[in-house]
Amino acid sequence: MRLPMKPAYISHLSAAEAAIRATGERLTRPRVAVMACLLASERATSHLDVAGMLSDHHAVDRVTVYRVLEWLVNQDIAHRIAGNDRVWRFMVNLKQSSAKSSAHHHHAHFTCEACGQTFCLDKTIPKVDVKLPKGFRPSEIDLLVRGRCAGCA
Amino acid sequence: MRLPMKPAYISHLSAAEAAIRATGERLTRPRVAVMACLLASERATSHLDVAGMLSDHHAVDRVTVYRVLEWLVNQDIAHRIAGNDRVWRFMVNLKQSSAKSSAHHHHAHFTCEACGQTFCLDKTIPKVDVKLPKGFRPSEIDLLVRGRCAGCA
DNA sequence: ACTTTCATGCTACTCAGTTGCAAGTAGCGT
DNA sequence: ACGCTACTTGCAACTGAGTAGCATGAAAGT
Repeated sequence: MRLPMKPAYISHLSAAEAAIRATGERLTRPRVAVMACLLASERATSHLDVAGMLSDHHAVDRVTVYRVLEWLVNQDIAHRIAGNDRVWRFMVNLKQSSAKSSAHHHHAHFTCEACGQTFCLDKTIPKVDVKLPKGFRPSEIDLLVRGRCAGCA
Repeated sequence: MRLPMKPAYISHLSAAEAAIRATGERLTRPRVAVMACLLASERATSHLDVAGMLSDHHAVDRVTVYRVLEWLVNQDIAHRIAGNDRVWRFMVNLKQSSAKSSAHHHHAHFTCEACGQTFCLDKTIPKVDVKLPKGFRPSEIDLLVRGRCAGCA
């Protein structure tokens, strides 16, 4: 038994492939690989995380990772989170259809000040009611909570 | 009458000075100038905006602007907003004492996708109730709404 | 298999924000 | 008023995320 720490994303490759196919767009190796990485991680993932995860077996160029991540966002497969360190992080959307209900996207995240990890709170915090000034129309609502996660408490 | 577009921040210099004094820390020219800029602007202000505003009469070094802004945040005089363009923006805190009520800071902002301006919604959206998973403790809550502002509707 | 169209990889770039250090200055004690 | 000391400023050089341009490569349709 070798198995020198088989990367976690490997087991998500087929699911990733299915997701890419479902878009009707081109199925390419980097898209599948990056998508698998997102599927494999519970938490928000930066381009650097992705590049690192893929460096061994499915190496993908830095720039391509950026482009694929942006593409995934455009396809409404993933969404982007503006962290506190001015680094974009990404997560696959869960139940994307729910966004339609209120005509705008809505996300809630938690960033731990100690370990730096970002968690998704979309299940925990169902929705936020925003009352905007006259004439303001929302398209997307992000709730970012900063603090200490359970592990770093 | 010359008045070649007298910068708006000029009229806030004395208020700025008072605010800096109130901290008990050193009163310096850059601190007063940067603080006056924040006071003068209704909306979230980037370091570049500040540097631009001050370029004529009270020029302050780029790096010093960064440091003063960070200092203002540490002094709880201002807070930082992570924009969508991965640029920090800053605003003076209004009624800072209110933060004490719930043991964590809380801000709400609106960023216009068309004109790029960021508005403060702290008055409009009083508070958001977050229920976190067990063990998670919040220290700061930011609500970011993206969409179109009244002017760009 | 051939073609077209789009994606990838590479290099080189931009730009926000940071670090290190020498020079300057606010505030204090005398 | 004068000097001390510790904190600030300004400058220059750096880091690191994200982007642009362009030649090559490879999906998908015929």
